[in-house]
Amino acid sequence: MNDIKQFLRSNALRPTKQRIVIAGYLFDGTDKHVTAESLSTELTKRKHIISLATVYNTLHDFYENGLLKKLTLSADRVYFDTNTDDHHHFYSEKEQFLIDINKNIKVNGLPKTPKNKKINKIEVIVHLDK
Amino acid sequence: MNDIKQFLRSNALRPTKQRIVIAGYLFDGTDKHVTAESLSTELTKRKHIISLATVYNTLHDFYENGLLKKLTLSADRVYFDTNTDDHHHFYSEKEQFLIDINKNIKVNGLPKTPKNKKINKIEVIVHLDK
DNA sequence: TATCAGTTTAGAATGATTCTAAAGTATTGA
DNA sequence: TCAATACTTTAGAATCATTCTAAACTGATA
Ligand SMILES: [Mn+2]
Ligand SMILES: [Mn+2]
Ligand SMILES: [Zn+2]
Ligand SMILES: [Zn+2]
Repeated sequence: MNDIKQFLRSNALRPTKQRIVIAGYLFDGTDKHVTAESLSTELTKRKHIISLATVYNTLHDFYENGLLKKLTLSADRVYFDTNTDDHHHFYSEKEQFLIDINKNIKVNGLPKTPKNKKINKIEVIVHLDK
Repeated sequence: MNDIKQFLRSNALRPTKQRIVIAGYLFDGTDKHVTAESLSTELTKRKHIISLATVYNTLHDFYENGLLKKLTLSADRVYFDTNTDDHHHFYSEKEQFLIDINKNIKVNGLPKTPKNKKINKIEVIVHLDK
C-alpha cells in the first residue's frame, strides 16, 4: 500500500485513492488483460466504487506512463496489458480468450522496410479456434 | 460489367446497381484496403450516390462471402482488404499507412497451442514509425 | 492550513457501426 | 410477360465504447 504509493509517485502519478485501488489490483504480480469495462466490473465486485470515467482516465494515465500496453485485437474494445515486456498473444475473439506468448519468437522472411520508415514493433497474433 | 454481374451471382449475391458499382471499384485488379468511410468518400468522388448503410451492408455481404478480409488494426475503424490471400501488413496508425506483405513469412519459436484449441490464422503486423 | 495544480465525476457529446421499417428492385414460375 | 415473393436499399434512429466538459474535490507544497 505504501509500496503502491511510492510506485505511483515514482511514475509521476499522484497516489489518489482511486489510483491506489486500481494499481493494487492491476499490479498484484499476475499478468492481466483488462478492458475499461472488465476492470470496472472487477472493482465493483470488490466494493470499490470508482466512476467509469476515472477507470478510463486511470488506464490512460498508466498507459501513458508505460505501466500498461494497449492491445487492439477487436474493433469494439481496447485491451490493456499489465505485461509490458515485448511479447505476443494467442487470441480467440469468439471466446474472449487471450494469453501471453512470452517465449522468444522469430519472424523470418520480412521484406525490406518501406523507404523512410522504421520498424517500431512486430506484433504476432495467433488466432485460435475451438 | 457483365463479368461483375456474373461474379456477384456466382457468389450468391444479387447484382444490384450498388453492388455492381462497389464491386467494380473494389475488384478492379489492384489490392485495396478500405473502411466504410473511405469507400463512401471514394464513391462520392466518382458521383455514385450510395447510402452509407448500403456501403456497410455491402462490405459485410462481401466479407461474409469471402470476397474481403477484415482487419482490426485500430480500435476505431474496421479495414476491409481485397487481398484475400494469406498475408501480413506493414502498418502505421499515425500515418494511416498500410501495405501488404505478400512474401512468405515464417514465425518460429511459438509455444505449443493451448489445449483443445487450434490455430486458425497467424497474423503479423509490423508497426512502423517515420 | 491556505493555495493551487492535479484528479474525480456525472452527464453530455461523439462517432463508428448497427438496427428498423418502409419503399424499391431482382428473380422466378406460371 | 408479369405478379408474387424474397431480397435490397435507405433515412434516420439507436447503440455503445469512448471522450469531453465543467464543476466539485483532494493531494502536494510551503
Ligand atoms: Mn467502436
Ligand atoms: Mn468508437
Ligand atoms: Zn499480454
Ligand atoms: Zn492486405
